[in-house]
Amino acid sequence: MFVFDESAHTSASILHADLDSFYASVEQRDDPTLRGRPVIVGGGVVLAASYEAKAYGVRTAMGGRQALQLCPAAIIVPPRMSAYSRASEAVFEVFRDTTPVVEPLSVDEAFLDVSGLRRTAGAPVVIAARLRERVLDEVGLPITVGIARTKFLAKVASQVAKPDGLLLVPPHEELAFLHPLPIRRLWGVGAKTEEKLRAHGIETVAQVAELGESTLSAMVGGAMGRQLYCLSRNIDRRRVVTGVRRRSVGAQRALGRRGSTMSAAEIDAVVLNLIDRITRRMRSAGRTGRTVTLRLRFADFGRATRSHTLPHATSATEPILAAARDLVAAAAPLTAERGLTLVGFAVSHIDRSGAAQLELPFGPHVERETVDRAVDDVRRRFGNAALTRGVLVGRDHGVEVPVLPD
DNA sequence: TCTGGGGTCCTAGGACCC
DNA sequence: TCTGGGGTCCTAGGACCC
Repeated sequence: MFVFDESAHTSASILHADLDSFYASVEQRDDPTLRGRPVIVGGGVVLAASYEAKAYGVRTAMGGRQALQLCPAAIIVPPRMSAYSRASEAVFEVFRDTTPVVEPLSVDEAFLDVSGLRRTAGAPVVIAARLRERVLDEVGLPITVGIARTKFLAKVASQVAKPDGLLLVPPHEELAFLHPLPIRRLWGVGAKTEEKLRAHGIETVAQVAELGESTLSAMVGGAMGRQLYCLSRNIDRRRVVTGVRRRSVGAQRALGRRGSTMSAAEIDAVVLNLIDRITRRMRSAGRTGRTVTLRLRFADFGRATRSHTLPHATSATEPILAAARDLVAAAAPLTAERGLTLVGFAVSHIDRSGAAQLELPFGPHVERETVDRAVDDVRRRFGNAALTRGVLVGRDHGVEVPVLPD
């Protein structure tokens, strides 16, 4: 018997949902006097601009002074991060109520796979239209949705459809949609890569698609060359995946000019605060990490990183703070010479061998059952292949235990 | 016009091991 | 004893994204 399976491979059933000017929209939602007016969220730097402000040329990451020159009537609003987090959670509830296959990309965008819902919920374009209505009705925010057969095209579609839009790229129109686009639309092409390609006279996706993989790799590097080769030829087999784990947790603080004049004790207070924030977030998320990375920015706008890898993954404040202080001390000559303007840390979760640790509230006596539960949990998350050894982490020490493979 | 706070992934060299 | 190839891990830097 022949069964026709209209799956995600052949139909446009990947949605890319992207909230419009997210922070600014939340401010306009919560304060009616801001609606219809140019709103800038941020202070020294533009974190988000409403479409009324964008019409004047205001862009994210622009300096506040420049933004006001472009749009003197703009209303500057300080950011309210917790309000944005709550709004994000509410939107993602609507996403997950639409389909279980949701892949978050950031606080304000996600991929949704609706290929399995045609019979129960209708065609993707119907589902997308209803999703937009629900986000507006239930959360009060405008959202744009792109629909296509692949992730990349769905994302480009939502960018093209912004603001407050809906755009479907039918499978038979993919190349006609893709090829006239400027190279900057290709995923991973920023200012530097754009410049390299332009130096060869390449400005559109169609022109990229005329080149071979080795030619592209010679221009922009191996991995980027492969990626451009595939995307420009409309090859994108990535699926929408759920349960993607964050790979690092970080925090940073800009110090401005006064960073250069701060004493070691003042810098240490910043370090302590950053590590406390990071480790709290790690513990509340149940994550551990092994590599502590110090990020520095200097008065000359140069950057540097220094990192240290601990013998065992942990989320405890003490070992991570100790590593952070060592890194800062080792970098002291550098900061003294170049003038410190930003300090930050990141702790990455999973080491490169793919080993995974699960931290549990072990008491002084560890029950076999507890260990088995941890082993099961790690297997569920990472698969059997990842599991070669176990690590029991105490308050400030770790003991390795062999884990028998199945 | 000089700047925020989060992240991801890739590259490359050196150390080390088999 | 000499030599080579292959692999992993750590570190540092760079590009990019929202």
